[in-house]
Amino acid sequence: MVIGRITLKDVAREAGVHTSTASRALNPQTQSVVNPETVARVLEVAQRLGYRPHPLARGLRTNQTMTVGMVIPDVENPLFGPIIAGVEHRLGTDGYSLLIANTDPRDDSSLTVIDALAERRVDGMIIASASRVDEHIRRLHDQGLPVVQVNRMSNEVEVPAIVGDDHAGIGLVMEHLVELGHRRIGHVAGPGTFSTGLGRREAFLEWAGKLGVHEAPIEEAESFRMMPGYRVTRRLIERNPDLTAIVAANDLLALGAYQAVSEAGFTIGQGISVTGYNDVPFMQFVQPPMTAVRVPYRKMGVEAASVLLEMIADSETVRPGAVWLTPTLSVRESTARPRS
Amino acid sequence: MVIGRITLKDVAREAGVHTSTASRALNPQTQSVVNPETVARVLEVAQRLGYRPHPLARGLRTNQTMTVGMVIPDVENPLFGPIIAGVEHRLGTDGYSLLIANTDPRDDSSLTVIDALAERRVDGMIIASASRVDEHIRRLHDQGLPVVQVNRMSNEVEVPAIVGDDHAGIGLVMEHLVELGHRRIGHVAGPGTFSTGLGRREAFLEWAGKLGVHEAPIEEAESFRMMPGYRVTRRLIERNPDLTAIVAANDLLALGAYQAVSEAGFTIGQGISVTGYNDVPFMQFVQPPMTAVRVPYRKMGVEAASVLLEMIADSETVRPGAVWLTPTLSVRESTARPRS
DNA sequence: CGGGGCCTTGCAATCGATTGTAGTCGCCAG
DNA sequence: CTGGCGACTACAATCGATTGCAAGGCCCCG
Repeated sequence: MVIGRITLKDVAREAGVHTSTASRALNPQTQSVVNPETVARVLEVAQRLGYRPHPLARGLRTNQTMTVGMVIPDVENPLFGPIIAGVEHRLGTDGYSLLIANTDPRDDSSLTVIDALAERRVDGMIIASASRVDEHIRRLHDQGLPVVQVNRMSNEVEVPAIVGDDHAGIGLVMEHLVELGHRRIGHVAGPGTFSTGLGRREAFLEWAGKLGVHEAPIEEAESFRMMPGYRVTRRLIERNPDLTAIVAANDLLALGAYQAVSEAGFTIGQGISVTGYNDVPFMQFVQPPMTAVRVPYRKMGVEAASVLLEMIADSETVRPGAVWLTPTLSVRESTARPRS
Repeated sequence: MVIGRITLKDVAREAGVHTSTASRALNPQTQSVVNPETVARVLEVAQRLGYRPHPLARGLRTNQTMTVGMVIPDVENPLFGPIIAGVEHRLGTDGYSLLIANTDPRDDSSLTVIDALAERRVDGMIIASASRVDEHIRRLHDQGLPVVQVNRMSNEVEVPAIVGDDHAGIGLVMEHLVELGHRRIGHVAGPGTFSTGLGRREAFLEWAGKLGVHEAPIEEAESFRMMPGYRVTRRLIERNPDLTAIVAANDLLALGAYQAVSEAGFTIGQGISVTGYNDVPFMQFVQPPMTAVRVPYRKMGVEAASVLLEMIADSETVRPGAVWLTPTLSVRESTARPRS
């Protein structure tokens, strides 16, 4: 490996003290019990030799890896980039590193992936892949491992979750559409197995009632992808030909809706308005530019990491069950006044 | 932490052997020196108790972390999702985990980020952030750490690199344009400090000569982002009003070009053709759908991980200096016959 | 019947740090 | 002169595995 690595023993010998003394001198916690002059000498030697503590040796003794695991349902989804960036940034300032694991959505690899991370003895875990009922999360929590959920949440109320405020987000969209004059609005829902799918669906219904929307049919897509969005929107339009707007539960579903709406002979924006959710990169460049709810994903990552670090530092403190981050609305050309 | 964790000592006691024997029985390498019956007994006990070796203890002794570090210049760039996915997938099959570090492109944090990873004693490193002259990569290599570059490469020929074949990619675009009838083609180049910027630029010139392109002006953008692409394309069009096509060095530059071309009063595709490079997600939905070179990024990640694992397993074998992955062309509506 | 060699297993050192406990030294009071 | 206290520092155990070496048992052959 790296030749001539400097160990604590080297520092101790060079400074003329025992390794235990050198250790205490180097550790801010225990520095106070060591003679200040000795501390200075050890520090100087450590600096001069370029001493770096061996993380494995330290971790073995202290039972900490200074490592956090993160489980992503699909790294290729641009949604997760900003979350990862936020998490990584926050962790880095506290000296923690981020171990990434990707669950292939095709097979259910989440079990092995989570176990692999747990076996690495990470100090905590951030789960971006929660299902509403998620035994993996419960198991981790039962084992006493600090865990937080991000983006989506399970029913495990004991595990903190940092998520977007779907009720507020759908509210932004619905108020926008109602303000434009829409009263017959359909919802392309995401899978009810995820909190985002279910939450946006419930919010849709609630806002529809509150805002006096006459007609508010819902069709549920089997996944948050484009083709299901296409199929479901077709069905929605066939069954409810008078709809003037479609609220999709995410951007990809909305892109599917774009296609279905076009094929049905409507102009998006003019004939039927369509909205997305998440506002992933490039939604301003699709045709027409998509009106979508924007969720502060980077901030979400930062928050999740912060909460996790708190839990790691002090596992007793009572933590918030959930934090809802307030979204904003990016209004673009896929929404307009309804056709008369 | 987790209560009652099972250690090797527990397994040994339960199986009635010494820990060293248990260790050997559990390790496929050394299993052969242990009595088959003993092996079976130890295996059974380990299985029954749910024994999991402690990675830190093992790593401390064997000087391996079974961990690989990856340095990403910008996690939010959708380009890197597939690369990460590929790397993670390949590493996982060999029991390695992936430590992610993001270099904020704003400050030069690459030094500290790389050092942080190195101090964690990763068994190898994958660098996606190489500059053409990159002292960090050299330093790692000099320290004897297995390193591979991905996507971009530095001038360090000793360090393997898995990159897209830019010469072939630009060739695809140029042949496509020339076939359509274009003879006056401009290039929006990326920064010459990156191998991708320089390589595509040189390839552009070479193919222009080879294919008989009359006019082949180049302007270099300061970064691979949209606004620089916009500014540079404006300049390109002003100085060369007869251009009928623009080859951009990546998709974002091409989107900038879209805007500049529109503002100059041309229709993209009809008036001036524009091509992108990378074909990140959603390029098929921009207006007009973008013709772009598609690079097999997931495969790139898999290859990089494979090469790195080989280097880790056997640091002596001679490795390829560089592997060029063949791109394909996604032909869409941003390219068409030139205006007459 | 004794010794050499093979197969198997145990002993103990080791990786590099942290930390509880014991010991040393100087100084002051009795 | 001695006991005791305070301030430091050294010793050694420990975390959980791996591994070189030695030792034990057994068989076989001379």
